[in-house]
Amino acid sequence: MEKYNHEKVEKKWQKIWEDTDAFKAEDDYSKPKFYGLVEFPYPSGVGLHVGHVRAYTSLEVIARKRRMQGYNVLFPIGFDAYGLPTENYAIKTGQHPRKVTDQNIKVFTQQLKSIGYSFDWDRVIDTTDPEYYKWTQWIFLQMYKHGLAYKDHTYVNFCTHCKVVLSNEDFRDGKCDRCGSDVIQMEKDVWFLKIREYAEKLLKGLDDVDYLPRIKTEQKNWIGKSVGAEINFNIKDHDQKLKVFTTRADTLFGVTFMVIAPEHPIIEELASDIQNMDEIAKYKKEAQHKTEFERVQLMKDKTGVQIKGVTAINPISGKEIPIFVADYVMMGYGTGAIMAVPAHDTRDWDFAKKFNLPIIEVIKGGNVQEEAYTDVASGQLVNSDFLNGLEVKKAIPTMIQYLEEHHLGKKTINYKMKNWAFNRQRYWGEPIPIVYCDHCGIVPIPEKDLPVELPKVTHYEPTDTGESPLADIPEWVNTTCPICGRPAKRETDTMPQWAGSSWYFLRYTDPHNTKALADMDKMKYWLPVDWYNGGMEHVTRHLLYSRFWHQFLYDIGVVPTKEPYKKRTAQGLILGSDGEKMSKSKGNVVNPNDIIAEYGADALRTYIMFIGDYEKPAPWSENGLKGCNRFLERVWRLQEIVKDGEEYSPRLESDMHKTIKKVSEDYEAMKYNTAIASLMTLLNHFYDVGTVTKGELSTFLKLLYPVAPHITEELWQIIGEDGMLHQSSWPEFDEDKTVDDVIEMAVQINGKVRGKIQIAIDAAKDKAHNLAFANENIKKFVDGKKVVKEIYIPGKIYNIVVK
RNA sequence: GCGGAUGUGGCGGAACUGGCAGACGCGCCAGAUUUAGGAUCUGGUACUUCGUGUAUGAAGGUUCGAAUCCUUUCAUCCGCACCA
Repeated sequence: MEKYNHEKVEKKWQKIWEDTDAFKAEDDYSKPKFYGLVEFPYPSGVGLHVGHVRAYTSLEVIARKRRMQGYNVLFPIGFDAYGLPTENYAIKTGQHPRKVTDQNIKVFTQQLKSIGYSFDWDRVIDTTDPEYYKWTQWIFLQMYKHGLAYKDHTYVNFCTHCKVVLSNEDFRDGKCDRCGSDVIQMEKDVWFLKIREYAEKLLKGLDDVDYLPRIKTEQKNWIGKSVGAEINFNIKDHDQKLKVFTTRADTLFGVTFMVIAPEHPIIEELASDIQNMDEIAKYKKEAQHKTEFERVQLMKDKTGVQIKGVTAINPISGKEIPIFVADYVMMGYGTGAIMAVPAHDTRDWDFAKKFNLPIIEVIKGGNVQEEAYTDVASGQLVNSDFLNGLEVKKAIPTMIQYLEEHHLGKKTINYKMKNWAFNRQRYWGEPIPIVYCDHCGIVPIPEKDLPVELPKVTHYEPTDTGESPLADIPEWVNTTCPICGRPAKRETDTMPQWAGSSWYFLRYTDPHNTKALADMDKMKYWLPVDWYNGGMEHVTRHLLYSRFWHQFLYDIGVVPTKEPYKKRTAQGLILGSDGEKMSKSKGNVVNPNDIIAEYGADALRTYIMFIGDYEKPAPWSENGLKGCNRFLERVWRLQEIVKDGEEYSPRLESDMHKTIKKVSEDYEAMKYNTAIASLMTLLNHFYDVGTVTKGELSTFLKLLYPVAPHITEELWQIIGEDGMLHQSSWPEFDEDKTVDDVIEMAVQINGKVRGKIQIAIDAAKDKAHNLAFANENIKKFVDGKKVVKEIYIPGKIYNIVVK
């Protein structure tokens, strides 16, 4: 027997799989289908990460198993290739992003193939391919036609370093998520998608899908639904009303002032009556310069300015109350104005204390002069006229009903989720298919003229003005209006990175279609995605965005299912061997290439699956990897002890059935670590016995195949089995044979194990009693004591209680 | 602050519905083999004052029996965050 040569064997089988189109998904509608999806990588310059390996190997195992179970399997891969790192690299090195992207895709493809993934390489997608982004633009146009895409003049977050407008998702703590620089507020006209209109559908759809509970929870929190009321406050001596959103309509009698966001438009509307406009303008300017970070960090120190000359009227008590401008109220949530109830809201309380405003208790139970009393669950209303004596839960609907009857307000639902800022001021993205005509206004590009291709240019550095580099290319910007033919200008913003990934799973079902984003019959067969696996970091943005697009496409009849993904799971992070997140600066990054070169793809795959609980982060360990390599070499040597015989030998029969059951179930539950552990145990048993029948070995190879396909395929051939493993069938087990007739049962005295007995699994109690009391050690413990009680659970335990 | 988790040997982690805690792997120890190193093989490995002892972050409780259920508490991680 030759020593196992992983390099030779792995290359051999990778070539055979490729030459025979072994993993091609066929549009054979007569077969049951399985569509397994993994998040396609961003082809960065650093190449594949071991994190990718963990994310992909999990569904790879399922996909290989499904083929053996007779499914027609679609297991595709592609590249989400638009993005800043490529563009920045291109700027730095002077190479065109197209060239950089192509190089990176090549490297990624080679790496993915060297791991032996069973992707269908005929269906590869590249989001930067005009044939692909043509349909990304097409979907945008459908959204525009249905009123879901709109342009709005807002304050945006501009990163001075990346020279790019950031979405709310791309910056944290007031810093740019990519470069860490400070972010400033800037006024700009940008495109938005009305994802908020789908908030309710996105929430409801969660009831019908099988996502990990924490994923559903994160999505719910992100959407942030809250039920409350909109209440109108009159401005004294004016026609204007100040609208507020509150979840606590019951506290209306406790409102002693109002606060509006610095950006609130009513300031401009009432400017002529505001006596301290200078002061307010100054405050507004300061607030704009504050980063979100400062606004949050300084939360304890409330700032604000009273609007002098204008007051509001509490609609229910008729009292005149002051209005303040303060940056603790955000224009982006609710109506940008609040009714302040200092007695029962901590922020309002802080503000009231600082500005010496009255605090009126309306819910009994606390000392509101000392601190805000915010316990909603209990408490009765006081100082509240017709609400007095009611409990909070009752008082809220009562008040809302009153408000509705008197046209002072109405029940409203509010969402935290903001509309999707759908724009980037960069070169390397999908052009937004819109032109601006002085005569016709905003004009969508006709569908027949798609794609609007990115112009091939030599410079793509962003500008200082917040405009896209495309704005500097007059021959591209200047065009004619599709409606009237007069001169017009193109939209120069591009789409955000999330665009291309919002529908890629549809394209995999029919990647070369030139007439539609995908053929309806093909989508009807393949959709929905049966199982989607990816990172936790994508479960809010990407997963919500793509569900939004899919739900919209369903509503306009373009796709056949309401939801895109039936099931969604997520893997934990692979940490460096120091337990820290892998990063270049820490020098703890593991490169899959090195591992494959030294130990082979099968060892890498096996170890990554064995490393620990799939959903939890796990530190990399070179020794752990070696252990898995040792396991595979022990598997290789099984060929030395194999003997003829298709049957399972009596000594191993029950082990075989147990292992088939365990491995089958554990793979499905993503408990890869325990599945592999049970295969290791079975392997140990083979060596304990000293021989293994061909039947036993081929079952073992089938079970291990999804994790370590190369070595098992080679052994399969060596022992003379027919065909390749993916053409074989997944082993069956006999439930009866997974249960032993006679087991070793623990006998306890007062709950502590004091002896063991050999007993039939269904033995009667008196039989168990006799065996237990015949045990020497048990006798010793019972001797001289009084037996109070005996508990016998057949197949589990015999417990004797003594005194 | 709100929401979600997680806490088990030297390490990664097992443990069905409450029923022998520590599967499997790593590491470590001893032995075999080897010129040596490495590799491989065999055996051992929670702690222990060796007790009828202790032990699943800590403290209580329910139970014949608790890692698992309940109460309190501590720690760590993740997500959201002045959300009205």
